[in-house]
Amino acid sequence: MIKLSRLADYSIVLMSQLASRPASLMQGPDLALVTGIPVPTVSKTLKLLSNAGLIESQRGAKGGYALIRSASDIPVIEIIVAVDGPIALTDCTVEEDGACNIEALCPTKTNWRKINNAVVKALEDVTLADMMPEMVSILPHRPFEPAPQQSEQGGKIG
Amino acid sequence: MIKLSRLADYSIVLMSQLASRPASLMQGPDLALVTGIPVPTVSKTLKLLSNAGLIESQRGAKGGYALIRSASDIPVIEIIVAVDGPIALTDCTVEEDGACNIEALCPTKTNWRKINNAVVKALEDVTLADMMPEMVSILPHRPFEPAPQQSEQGGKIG
DNA sequence: TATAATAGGACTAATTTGGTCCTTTTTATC
DNA sequence: GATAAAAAGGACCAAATTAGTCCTATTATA
Repeated sequence: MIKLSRLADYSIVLMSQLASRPASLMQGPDLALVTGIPVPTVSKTLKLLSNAGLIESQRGAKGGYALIRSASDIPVIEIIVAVDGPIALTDCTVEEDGACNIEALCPTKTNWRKINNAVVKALEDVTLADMMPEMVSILPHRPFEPAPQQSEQGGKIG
Repeated sequence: MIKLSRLADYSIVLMSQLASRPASLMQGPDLALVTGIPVPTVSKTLKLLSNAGLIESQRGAKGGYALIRSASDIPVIEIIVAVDGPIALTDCTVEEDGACNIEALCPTKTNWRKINNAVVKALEDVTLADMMPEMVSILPHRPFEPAPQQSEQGGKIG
């Protein structure tokens, strides 16, 4: 089964959370609490997103993370690439020469690029905003209140 | 990195080989020789393709495998699904309820389907024939001569 | 009847991926 | 200035997936 890594999956959820409270810093531990994703994994994922320039981070007490662009300006592909690396359905797509040991016999090499590009295109055409229409209507855009209120969306996770 | 399984990759190569000699039975060991893929792995892959109805198999001495449809009638997605199972970028796409433990908080669920469908579409639009244009020109369509001629495409593999 | 091929399934090894932990750096607050 | 709280970075371990191997059964040809 061709599938996304779990981290990429998480990253969409986390970005959605950030998008639901634009212009507010959200902290790693709080995001973990809201999403049900383990804290260290949240941290790891946010690091990747931050390094890719998709979110800004502020260190120190009262630090946290926030989206840089608005959700409608972030194609899903950027999030996936940030976390999983480039879309490369096969090694052929990514390597130049020699890496594929049946290369000489493989007529398929250049043609994987067609498929790869098609998949990339599909992922470029969907934005983070497209991924969260229900959320927009469900969550009132009240500003995030940082500290101890933790279960505003109600209920246990897991 | 989002990628296809190696078996799916192999299956395209194997199908291409079969397509290059339409209406001839090719045997597992010969295909292994030509492609450089280990014999048992070739066997495993062909079994999957056969079960999916993409190729026909004939048992016994002088048995082998052959394409049922012509290459231009076989969308790449069918090959991939036969070997890797359904395209399901995330678990959300495939499971109905309960499996996702953050389901209640996950607004993304239904929207993964959009992306999934887009990827499926991309894979439906490419046929096996599209994957092998060079091969068509490189290989003269001489009928396959079964037994001991093994290196007609010349050279070691691996 | 013997041989050569595919079918099926169980098992093992290797790779990848997710998750954890520890240390360092930064910043706000007391 | 000291302390606490948060992110950054990197090393390491565990678990899950996947590829690959092997053995036995079935089928068909000569």
